[in-house]
This record gives sequence, structure tokens and C-alpha cells, in this order.
Amino acid sequence: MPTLNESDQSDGAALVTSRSGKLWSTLAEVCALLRLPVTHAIRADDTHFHHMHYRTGQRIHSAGQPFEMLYVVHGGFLKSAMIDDLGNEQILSFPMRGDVFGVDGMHNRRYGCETVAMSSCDIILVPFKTFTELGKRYSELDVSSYEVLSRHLMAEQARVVSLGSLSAEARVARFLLQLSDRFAQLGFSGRRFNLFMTRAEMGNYLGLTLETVSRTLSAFNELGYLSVDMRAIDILAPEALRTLRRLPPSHQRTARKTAPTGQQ
Amino acid sequence: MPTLNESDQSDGAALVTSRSGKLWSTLAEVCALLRLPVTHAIRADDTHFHHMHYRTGQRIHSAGQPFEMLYVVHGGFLKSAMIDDLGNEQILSFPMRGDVFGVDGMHNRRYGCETVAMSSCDIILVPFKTFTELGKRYSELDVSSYEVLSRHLMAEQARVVSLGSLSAEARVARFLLQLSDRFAQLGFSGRRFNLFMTRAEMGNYLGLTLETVSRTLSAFNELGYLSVDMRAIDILAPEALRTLRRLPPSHQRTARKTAPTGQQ
DNA sequence: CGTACCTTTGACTGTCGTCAAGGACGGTGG
DNA sequence: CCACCGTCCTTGACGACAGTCAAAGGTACG
Repeated sequence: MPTLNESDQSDGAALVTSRSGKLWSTLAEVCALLRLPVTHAIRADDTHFHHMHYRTGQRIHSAGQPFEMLYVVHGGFLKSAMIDDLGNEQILSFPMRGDVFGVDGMHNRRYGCETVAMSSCDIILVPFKTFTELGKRYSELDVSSYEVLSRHLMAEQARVVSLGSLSAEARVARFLLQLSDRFAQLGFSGRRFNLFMTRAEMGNYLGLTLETVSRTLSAFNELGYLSVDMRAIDILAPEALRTLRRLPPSHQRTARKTAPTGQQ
Repeated sequence: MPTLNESDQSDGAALVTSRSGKLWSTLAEVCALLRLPVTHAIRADDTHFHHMHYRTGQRIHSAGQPFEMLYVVHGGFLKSAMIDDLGNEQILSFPMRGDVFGVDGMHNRRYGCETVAMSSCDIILVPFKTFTELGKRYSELDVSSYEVLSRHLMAEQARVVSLGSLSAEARVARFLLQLSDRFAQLGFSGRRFNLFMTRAEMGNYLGLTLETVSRTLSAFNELGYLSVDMRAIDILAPEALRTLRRLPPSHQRTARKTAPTGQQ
């Protein structure tokens, strides 16, 4: 598999979905991937987890389908989306290496959303049963697995804040910075990277239209905050992006007594 | 404590924070409150949980504070909010009877948001340590506690969908219906109830301004969908509210191949 | 080489935020 | 009891940000 499709990271994301592709991962490997502490006991554990390989466009699970697995991304890029009753898609997250997805199925034993591969993907399967059993066997793991869920929750909260109170420009800026951080964490360049989603998908994720996203990117380009050529992004002024003024500052008003606004 | 403040539910919410107020709850009681299955073993458990009483305006926990407890609402109404670096408040949820809050602290052992009582509140304290230990002792509980988290997650996802793709009118309508359902679940009237938050707080929660909320409510009143007099709501046409047209239908466009839109 | 999709850009429109004024309610103190 | 105040709610007029509609060029792929 010499070439990846367009969602290939220029730097070397290719190694993530390397040619041979592992078939099994140990518990310790999975923990490391999830940035969880790996104790001796865990390192000694002989549980193995199966890998699955998906290609662009393939669906890993759909909404409503019985919940049996958690999924850990070993490589590749995906999108999780809810499809409402009218068939409208709302993208919830773009899982990538080190992320877990399928979590929302725990509640009523059915997945609440669907997840689709946006590039070649290497996914580790974690049967929910195994997951809970391991939590019981290794107490340190138990707490950790709550953390994984909690992490998800924090991410959603951040989304809510973003959607609820930021201008279109600020949302796009933040999104790019998040991607940048994420890529940097994974060992890629946080400065230069390729978007693996379309403008429409970005807009959908951010609660904007594709036109607004496109215009905003053009504006950033114009201002010299970044350079953009189709999917290729080069972040030039991260600070400028980070400090982009928030929403036309209405929402401040609810915060009165509790938090004296230090700023103008 | 004969009278509750304005957030009192006309029907009889008073009993929720009854005069004496319990001091301790058993594990079985807490599980029941959380709508988790109660097994024999759990019923036999002798762990007891302490209650705390808060009055309007008191803060239960703040952001950044070390995480030690989970909180279960036994009675009363609260709000959880994130305060960003500029002192802007973003309301994340309005916890009420049967809800858990403080969950977002698991991740990095610090609460990510603050929670304030909006009425007299009766809160059950669940030390996180106890929580995880119980999960280990009763395997059925372990799964259940994941469910509690997962439930949270679903709620956040629904919020995201709402904020990302619904018009102001639809957001307000949905919000009212959610409240209605919630009250009905708790044994109050789902039709007639009192809002326990200001317009500003509603707006903040929904990503709108207080003026927009006010105007929207007036419009619904005008249309006969409901009657509103300050905090007092009477839902007259739930169906009309439920089927309010979604956002100026752009976002549909991302959904093409995957989900052929069956509607017009 | 043609088709399908993605992206950009422009012109226009509408929803919702902004600013402002006025009224209702509830608590407090004279 | 009434005046006074702060907070909350409503309504109007206005404007802007972002959505809508449309057209055209670019890129990928068969």
C-alpha cells in the first residue's frame, strides 16, 4: 500500500498505517496509545486486542446498532456523526490516533452515532466485556477508564462553549489550533499539515456553512495568519489565531456577581 | 422551611426539599435515584452517603478545585457552568433530581466547571474513592456507572446538535420540551411549570441572547403554542413545538451519499 | 476527456445580536 | 404604607454577521 489518499499527512502519517499492519496489540500497547499509565501488572497482562483495517468511506459502526465494542484508533482519520430523523448529519468528532470512539453506546447498549473512515484506518477492537473485566482486575485501570470517558466529556463541553459563544472566525481559528496541537502530539508538524476533511465537513462540525468556512480561511490567508491552499495549511501566526476576539461580547452579561470581569 | 423561593415548582416540588431533610442515603436509594437497577446485593449493602443542604446562590464546587466527590441531586435545581479566561460564563447544564454532577473532574482530578444552587438543594455526596470501590465490589454497578457517564455524554452530544444546527426558535422550543419531559419524569406536571432560571441564563445555555429568548417566548405565546407569564409556562401545543422547522436548511448538504434525504 | 466533487467568490437576504427605553416585581428602609 | 432600588422581562429600531443562491474554476478519477 504505497500511497494514501488525499488525507495523507505530508509529514509522514503514512507510517501510521504502515504496509504490513499489526494484527494484535497488547494491553500495555493500548494503554500507552491512550496515554494511560502503564504499570508492571499491566505490562505483564497477556490479553491481546484484534486490529481491523478499514479503507476510506467504510463504516465502522452505525447508529442504533447493538453496542459490543469500544474502538481505539491506532492510525488514520475518521468522523463520528449523528444522523437525525430528517437525515441531517451532525459531525460530533474527528477521531484519530489515540482516540477512543463508540463510547456513547454504553448508555442503552446501542451506538448513538456512526463512525466512518476518512482515510485508511487501523482500528483496535476492545470488546466492552473485556474492558470492564480489565477494569476490575487492575484497579489503576479502572480509574483510568473513567478518565477516558471524562476526557470525552471535557471535549464535548469545550465544543459547547465554542458553538455557544464564539464567532465564526474564532471557531475556525480554534479548530485549526486544535488540529495543530493534535498533530504535534502525534509527532507530525503542528505548523504545516493537510486537512483531512472537506470545507462542508468542517462547517458542519463547527455549526457553520461551507461558504463561511471558505471565506474565513481566505480571510486568515489574506491577513497572513496562515497560508492555505486547498487542504494544505501552514499556520503562520498561531498567537493571532489564538487571541481572536470572541463573539460580539454579549454573553458576558450573565456573568455578574460571580466573576468580576477584569477586562474592559 | 415552609416556603421555597421562586424556583419552586407549583405542583409540589416542595416535598423534594422537605422540612427535616434526610441526612443519609443508602446505596440502594442512590441507585434508585439514578435509575439504575437495584440488585439484592446492592440492597444489602450498608454504605451510607451523606447529604448536604445548600441554599440559593451557594456554590457546591468551583472550577479548578481538587476533585474528590461526585454529587447526586436529591432535590432542588442547580446550574453547572464553565468560566473562561475572560470571566465569561457558559452554562453547561441544569442539574436536578436524579442527576449527577462533578463528573468532569475525573479527568485531571480537578473540576472543570463550577456548580451553583439555584434553589434550596439537597445533595448527596459520593466520594470518588467509594464510587470506584463499589464498582469493583458489584460488577453490575460497574457497568451502570459507565452508563451514568455515557448518559452525560449523550446529553452533551444532543446539545451540540442543537447548538450547531437549530434555529433560535427551535432551540428554545426543544429546551422547553426537555424541561417538560424532565418535570414529568419527576412526577410534576409536564404541562404547567415554572422556569427556575432567568432569560439570560436560558439564553446563555442555548447560545442566544436574553432578548432573543424573550422574543421567541412571546412569539410562541402569540401563536398559541404555549402561554407564558414571566417564569410560568403552560405548554399548549407540544407537537407544534416539537416539529418546529430546523435551521435554515443548509447543513443538510453534507449528508449526501450516506443518507439519502427522504424528505422533500 | 468528461463527470463529479470540492473550493472560491460575489451579491443579496434574514436571523439574531446590539443598543436603548420602559415596565413589572420584590425586597428594604423610612 | 409608600418610596426607592435592583433585578428581571419586554419591546422596538437598527445593523451586522453569517446563511442563501448562484456561477465559475480547479482537481481528481474513471
